[in-house]
Amino acid sequence: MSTFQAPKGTYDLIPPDSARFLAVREAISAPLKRSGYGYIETPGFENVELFARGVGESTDIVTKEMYAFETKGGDRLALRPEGTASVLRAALEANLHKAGNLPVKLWYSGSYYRYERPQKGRYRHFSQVGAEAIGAEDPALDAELIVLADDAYRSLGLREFRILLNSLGDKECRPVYRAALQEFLRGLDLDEDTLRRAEINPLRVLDDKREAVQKQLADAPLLRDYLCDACKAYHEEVRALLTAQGVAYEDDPRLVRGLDYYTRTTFEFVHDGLGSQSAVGGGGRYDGLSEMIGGPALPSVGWALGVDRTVLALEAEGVTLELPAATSVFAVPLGEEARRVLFAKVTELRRAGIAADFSFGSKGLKGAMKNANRSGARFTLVVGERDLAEGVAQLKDMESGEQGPVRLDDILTTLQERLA
RNA sequence: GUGGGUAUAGCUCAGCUGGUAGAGCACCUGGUUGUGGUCCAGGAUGUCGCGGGUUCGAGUCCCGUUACUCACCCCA
Repeated sequence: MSTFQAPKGTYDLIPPDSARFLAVREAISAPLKRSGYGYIETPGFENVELFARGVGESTDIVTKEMYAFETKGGDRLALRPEGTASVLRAALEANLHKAGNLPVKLWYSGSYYRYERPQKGRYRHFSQVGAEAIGAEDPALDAELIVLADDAYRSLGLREFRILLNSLGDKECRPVYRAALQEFLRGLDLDEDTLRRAEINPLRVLDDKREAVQKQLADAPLLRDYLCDACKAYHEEVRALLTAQGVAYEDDPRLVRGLDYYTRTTFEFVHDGLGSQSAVGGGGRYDGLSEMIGGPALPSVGWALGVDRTVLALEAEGVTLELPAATSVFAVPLGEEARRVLFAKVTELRRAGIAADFSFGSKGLKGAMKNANRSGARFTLVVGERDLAEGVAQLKDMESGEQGPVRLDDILTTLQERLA
């Protein structure tokens, strides 16, 4: 314990749990890497206006949850609360959309920040892996992203998640629905906050989890009854493509997401073992976002999956990832001369690609063997004066307990064989 | 921003109507002067979150405070 601790709503990722976190990141990005998505990294902070205009002036993310600050130079910046706006901004800035190979497909992995009251699965600093496909309007693209996320979760062994799917319509049909919903909401008995939301962004009221509110919404008009022919056809095609790939989803006509930029396809991955923060990932189409931040018309679609929440979901399902032992061979020297010889051997093994560690510090053989055991190493190399005199090391199999001499010059090849 | 719960050993927690601080796991030492994991024997470990109050006496009761946590809200 020092005088300090991690700030509210944050936590340190430390061994051995950190290995699982890395593995989850890797598993989520693997399907993207083999599907034409290129890696992109953007700054941890951006001009605050980018998020205000992109994510939406009326969203909670922008009004309450953003870490906004002013620099000494007078720039108004904010720690990024999500990834899509930054990625699109970077793509436009680099003119990736003018290279003639739309859609531009990008993936990213990083930290995001929201000033919220922490609770299970909700942290002020959290990690997401995301994917964006910019500049194409094609139901197959929407389907591709959902399939890739589904593949990512399944490759981790996750089974009990659900995919919720909806269409939010476009600039043709959504305004008509919005007006109809607003009319309906005005007739309800709602609290002040919710009434205000009904005026600014009525669709989000549908998402309210409070039972008293949901009860009143039973007869609310549904967007799917208002979709224009183009949106309806597009959505049907996305659904058909998903079904054809064997991806199970649930139609959720009430699914609305908290970011204002979504149009048409929206989806959310939910896991029921997480408690209150059940969304492990989500995304959708954002055909108008580029123009909202001053770019050309670039219909796009993307998602972000929460790494922290995916780890929690794995825990909830009792899934244990098969992680390779960090160390394969542990070297234990007895005496100074053996120390120099073995240290050289460890270096040789490492350079040959074998994960090897060494008994540092001055501890007895017993203590060193204990360290060897805890390292998870399959083999231990012990060298003392007697062995040096004969030019050998004692190679011990930590599982069987069997031990025998191996000539120092043959150690690398012997281990390469036995670890294969 | 709103409401509830918790705070005791490195970890998970027990400690009743106030009366000398406990367990399991982990750790350390020895049984093994060159061998871990298993087994046996032994050992160390606490501002009982912090501040005040009541009391002969407070881990226990009261007030305050901080931290953590869960839920609402929101979202990954």
